[in-house]
Amino acid sequence: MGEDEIIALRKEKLARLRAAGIDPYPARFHRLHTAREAIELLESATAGGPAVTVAGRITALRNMGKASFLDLRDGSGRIQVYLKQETLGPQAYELLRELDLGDFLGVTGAMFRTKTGEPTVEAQEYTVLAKALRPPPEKWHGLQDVEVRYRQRYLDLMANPQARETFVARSRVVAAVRRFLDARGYLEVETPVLHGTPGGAAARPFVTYHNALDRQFYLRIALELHLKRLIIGGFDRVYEIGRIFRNEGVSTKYNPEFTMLESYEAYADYNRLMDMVEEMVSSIAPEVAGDTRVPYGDTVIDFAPPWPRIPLRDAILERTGIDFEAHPDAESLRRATAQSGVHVEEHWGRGKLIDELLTAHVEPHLLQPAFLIDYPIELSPLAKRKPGAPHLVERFEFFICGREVGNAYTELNDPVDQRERFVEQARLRAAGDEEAEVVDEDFLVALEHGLPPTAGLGIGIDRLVMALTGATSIREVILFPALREKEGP
RNA sequence: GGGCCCGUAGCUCAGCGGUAGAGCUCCGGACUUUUAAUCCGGGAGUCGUGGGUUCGAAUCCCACCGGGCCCUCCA
Repeated sequence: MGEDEIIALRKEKLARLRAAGIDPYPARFHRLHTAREAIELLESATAGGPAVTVAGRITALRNMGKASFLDLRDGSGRIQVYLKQETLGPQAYELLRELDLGDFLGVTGAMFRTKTGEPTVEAQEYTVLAKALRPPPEKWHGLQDVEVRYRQRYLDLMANPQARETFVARSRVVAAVRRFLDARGYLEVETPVLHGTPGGAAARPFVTYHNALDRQFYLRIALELHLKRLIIGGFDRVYEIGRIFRNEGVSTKYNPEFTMLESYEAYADYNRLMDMVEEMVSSIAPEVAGDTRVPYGDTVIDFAPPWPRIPLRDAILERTGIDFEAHPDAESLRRATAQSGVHVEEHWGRGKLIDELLTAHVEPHLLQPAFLIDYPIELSPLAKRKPGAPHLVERFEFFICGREVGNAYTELNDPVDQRERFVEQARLRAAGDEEAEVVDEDFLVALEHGLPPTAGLGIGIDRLVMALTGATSIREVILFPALREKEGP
């Protein structure tokens, strides 16, 4: 039977329900118990079966002649319902024939245990809550087709418990991050998504247009520059959990829109933020995964502190034998980088080359949580120079499962230095680097009003959730990941 | 952008030059404690799309569409 025929059959059932005087899409139903609550009531009952009213989607239907069983699923779980002709009467019992897998049903009755011990509602009456016209995915194998899983995520959530658990875990991570920061006196804020000047990260922005103002806007590529303005304004600790947009490729590690946590703390430096990241992530892991040790592939990730803090220079030296300090000019570093097997391009500067060495040779090996610290200044136009080593900045990135999860630094608060760094970025941009920072005069004015010593942190929430749930693709932790538009009907 | 792989019934998959297949779902029948219910019977397809090769194409070739993985790029 083809899909069209199945839909036609279900529409006929819908018509028969209506003909029997039943509204298949009633406006409301007074559910009194979730599936879980109904089962708990039975478990705590001392005598007799407690009366319950539950509701949910029919996920299994076992007809046995004059009696039937069906399974209802709601947000709390699954519960079995037992329906007898003797109790419901011939007419209501006969109308069960018009029900299908996928329909929503409300049931009132008394809880009891079947002879196999399963908690079950013996229906006194039932109410059709919504008739489904399309069949759900097959019950046993679930839904495997990843394209359908992403394009029609509701079917994935219906069919695959693992998918439900992942997104519950994601919600718990975000809630735990909020609790953690709120408890430390951080203020949660919201800053604009539409930016006149894109900045705060090395990335290409999406461009959009505001009709009434007759001007171009960019979707934000970072939260950074607005949050620093708030520190200037006198909020000592702020954070934002917000959507970021970057106009770049799609893969298992990248989605064009993703969720970033950025936090800024006055009178702190990057050392303090490393302590905070360790504490935050290692306290979230048990809440989400039940332990600080989480399985990942055929290994186990251990989030318990302390995490190693490795100077970037040492990490690259160890993996490649290249000491970037020994290559003060781009030309000689480029040759060394190319010899290590990394593809290089002529116009790349020192910063880009070091970043490539990191990505190619170091990052894949950082399975266990680790900090890389002290980055070259060329890579970090918004970070403060390291005292005694002005070619480095006080910056760290942290890595889990071979992926960068977060980035932080002691913030550059010298407005003169910041202007010079912007000018250097503008030079790179003029030379063809589309991801170099744009000079943001409005931000420079803010900085000239005085930014206290401040440390700032960015964490990719999606990748943190991946690490905590063992997901190997970012699409497994984003409900509706970006896909090509499907042509045709 | 490059390479490899995939697309067959609503779902999960087999078939890989010779009449389109299985399980689940679906439809009809039996069944008052089933739970991947069981038993009997019956349906179900533009084999991603369009070209080509061939007596004959789901199968071989080409292009296109969509997806996956790996490179490239990118936090």
